[in-house]
Amino acid sequence: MITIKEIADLCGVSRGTVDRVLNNRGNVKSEKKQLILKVAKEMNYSPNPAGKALAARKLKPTVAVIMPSLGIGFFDAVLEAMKKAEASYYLYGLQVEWHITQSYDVEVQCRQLAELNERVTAVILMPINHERIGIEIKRLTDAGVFVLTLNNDIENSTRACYVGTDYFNGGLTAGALLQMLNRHELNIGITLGSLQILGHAQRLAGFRQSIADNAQAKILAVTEDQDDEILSYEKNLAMLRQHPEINALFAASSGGIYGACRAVITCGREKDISVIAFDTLPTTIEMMERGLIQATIYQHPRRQGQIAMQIIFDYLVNGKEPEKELNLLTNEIRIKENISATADMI
Amino acid sequence: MITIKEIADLCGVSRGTVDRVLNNRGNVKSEKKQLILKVAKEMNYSPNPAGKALAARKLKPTVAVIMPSLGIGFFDAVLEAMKKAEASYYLYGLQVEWHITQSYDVEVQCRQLAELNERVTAVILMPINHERIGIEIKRLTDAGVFVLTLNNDIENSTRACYVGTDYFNGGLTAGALLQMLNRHELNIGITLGSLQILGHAQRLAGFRQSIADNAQAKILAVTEDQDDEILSYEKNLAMLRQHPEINALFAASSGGIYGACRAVITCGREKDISVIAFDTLPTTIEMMERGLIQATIYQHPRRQGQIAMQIIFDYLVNGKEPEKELNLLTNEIRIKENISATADMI
DNA sequence: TTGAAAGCGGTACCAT
DNA sequence: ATGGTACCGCTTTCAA
Repeated sequence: MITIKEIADLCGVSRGTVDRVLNNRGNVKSEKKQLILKVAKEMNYSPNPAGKALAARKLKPTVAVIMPSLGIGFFDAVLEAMKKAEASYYLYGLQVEWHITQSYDVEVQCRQLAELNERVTAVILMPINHERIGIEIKRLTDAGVFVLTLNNDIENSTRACYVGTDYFNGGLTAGALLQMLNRHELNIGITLGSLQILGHAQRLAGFRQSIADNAQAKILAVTEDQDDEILSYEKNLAMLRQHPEINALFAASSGGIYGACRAVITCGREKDISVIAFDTLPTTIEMMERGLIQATIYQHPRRQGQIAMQIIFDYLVNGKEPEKELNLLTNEIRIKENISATADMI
Repeated sequence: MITIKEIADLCGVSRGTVDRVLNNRGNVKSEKKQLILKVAKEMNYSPNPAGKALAARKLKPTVAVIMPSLGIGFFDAVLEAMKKAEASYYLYGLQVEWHITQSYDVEVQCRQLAELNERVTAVILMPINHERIGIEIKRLTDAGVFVLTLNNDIENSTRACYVGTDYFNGGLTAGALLQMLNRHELNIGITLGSLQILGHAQRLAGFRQSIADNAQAKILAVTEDQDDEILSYEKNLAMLRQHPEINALFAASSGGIYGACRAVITCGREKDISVIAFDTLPTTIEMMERGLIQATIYQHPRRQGQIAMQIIFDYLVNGKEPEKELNLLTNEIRIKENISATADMI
C-alpha cells in the first residue's frame, strides 16, 4: 500500500508534483515525470479510494438518471434499488438528478439529453434505440461525460458501458424451458411489447432458435401489446379466439403479462394453456400461484440498478474505471417455489 | 450532509467532544452530551464513510477467513470471489488472514478459532455445526470480535450474521422442478454428502415436503456419499443395482454429483434416469450438455463470498453495522441454456 | 516548473 | 471533562 507521499519521498519531489504526473496535469519536467512513473509502476501504486472519495466531495459529483419507464413494474424495482444506492452514496457527496418519464418518445429523450445541467458528469440512461439518441450520446461522451446504458443497450454508440441482461439468451432459455415442461405438440402464441424495442426483438429471435429443431413446436401468432395490460388483454383475446389450437403462450412483454393471462382465463382455456413469462411482478406471481404461469424468467431488476449505481460511484467518487464494458446478468428461471421476494432484496 | 465539525460549531464544543459522545467514549458532561445527541439527531447526522475509512487505516483492521473446504469445487468459487474482494479492499488497508483447510474436523476448527491472532477483529467462518464451535464463537463475540457465518449456519450461536442460501427451500425447489419436468411415476434415489451436515439434512427435508402430496412419487433410497466422487460412484452404483426401478436421482451432494452420474452411465441407465443436481461445477455442466442432468440449483457461490467480504468491510472500515442478520440468496434454477459462467462473474 | 499548505471527515492522543 | 492538534491519502490552489 504505497502512497503518493511515499513516491514523492522516494523521488525527492513534492506530493504536488507526483499528483500532476499521475493525473496528467502537465507542467512537470520530462525526466522527473519518467522517474515518478517508473517508481509508481514498480511499487504497484494504486490510489486509496477513501482519500479520493474525501477529496471528491468538493467537486459535487453528479449523475443524471434518465429512464422512460414510469409505472412499469419491472423498472420500479430497478429504480427502487437505485434510490437505495443513492441514499448510501449520498454520504460521500454523490448527487443524483432523476429524470423519470412515462413517454417512450425519441423527441423527449433527446431533449432530456440535450438539456442536461452542465454539472452532470455521468448519465445512467435507459436508451431508446434510435440514431438520434446515439448522436446525443456521442456529444456527451465527447464532452467527457460518462454514459452508462441500463437494461437496454443502443447499437453502435459511444457509451462507456452497459448493464442488463442478454435478451437473446432470455428467449432461448424460455423456449427451452417451455419444451422441457411440455413434451407434446406445442402450438405457441406469443405476446411481447413491441418489435421496435431491441430487447423484445432479440427475445423473440432467441425463442425462435430454441424451437427451430423441434418439429412438434410451432408459432401460430405474435402479438404486440405495447406493454399495456388493457391492450394486451384485448389483443390476446383476439389471438386466442382466432387460433383456438394454441396450447402455449410465451409472454415476453414487460407490461402485458397480466392482461394476457386474463385473456386466457376469459377464454376458459386456463387448464390447457401453459404460460412462460418474464419477471416477477405481483400479478405474475399471482398467476403462478394459480397455476396458469408455469415459470418465469427473472432478470435481476434490483441488481441491475445496484450495479449501475455502483459503477458510477466507483468512477466519479473513487476514480476507478469500470472493469467491464458489458455487465450481463444471468437470466434465471423461477417457479413458484423459488420466487422468494425477500432474498432478491440483497 | 452534516459533519462532526459542524455539530461541534453548533454546540459550541470541540470536535473531540462530539466524537466522544457519538462513539460512547465517555468523559463528557451529561448536559453537553444530551445537547450533542439532540443536534446530531435533528440534523440527521451520519458519519462519512470515506473519513472513517481513512482514519481506520491506522488500526490495521484484520479479518480471518476460516473454511474447511479446500478443493471442493463449489467453495473454490466462493473463495475466488473473496480473493477478488480482498484485492479491492486491500487499498483501504483491510488485512485478510486465510485459514483454508481440508479437514471437516471439529477439533481443527476449534483450534483455529482458539488460536486466532489477537489483532483479528472479525471472522468469516464456515462453521461445523457442533456445540464446541458455538462455545468458541461465544468467546470471540464476548471479546468484541465480529463473527459472520458463511454458506452454512450454526444453530443457537452468537454470530453477528449469516450469508448463504435457504437449504430447505433448495430442496423444495429441486423437488418441485423434478415433478414438473417428469409427470409420471417417480421412483427416486437420493445422494447427498452427509446428514451430519445441517444444510444437506435441510435440503432433504425440503425435498420430502415437495413430494409429500404426490402419490406418484416416492423415495426408494438415500445415499450418503461424504462429498467424495469415488465413494459416491461406488455407493450410487450399489443403490442403482439394488433398486433397478429408480428412474430419478436427486443429487444433493456438494462433491459427489459426478460420481453419481458416472454410476448411472455404468449401469446403462442414462436414457431413463432423470437427474436434478446442485451447483454448476464443470463436471455438472458436462453432464447437463450430455442430457443426463436435467437441471441444477445454482446457489450464487461468488455472490456469497462477495457479500460476506462486503459486510466485513463495511463494518471494519466504514463502521457500518450490517443491515440484516440473515442474508439469504435465492436458489436459482439453471438448465443448460442459462448456465452462463461469464455472467456469474459479476 | 515546482513546492508548500489547506482542506475533505473522522479518530486518537496529549495537554490542560 | 475538554480542547487542540496531528494524521489518514488525495486534490487544489497559491506562491515562488
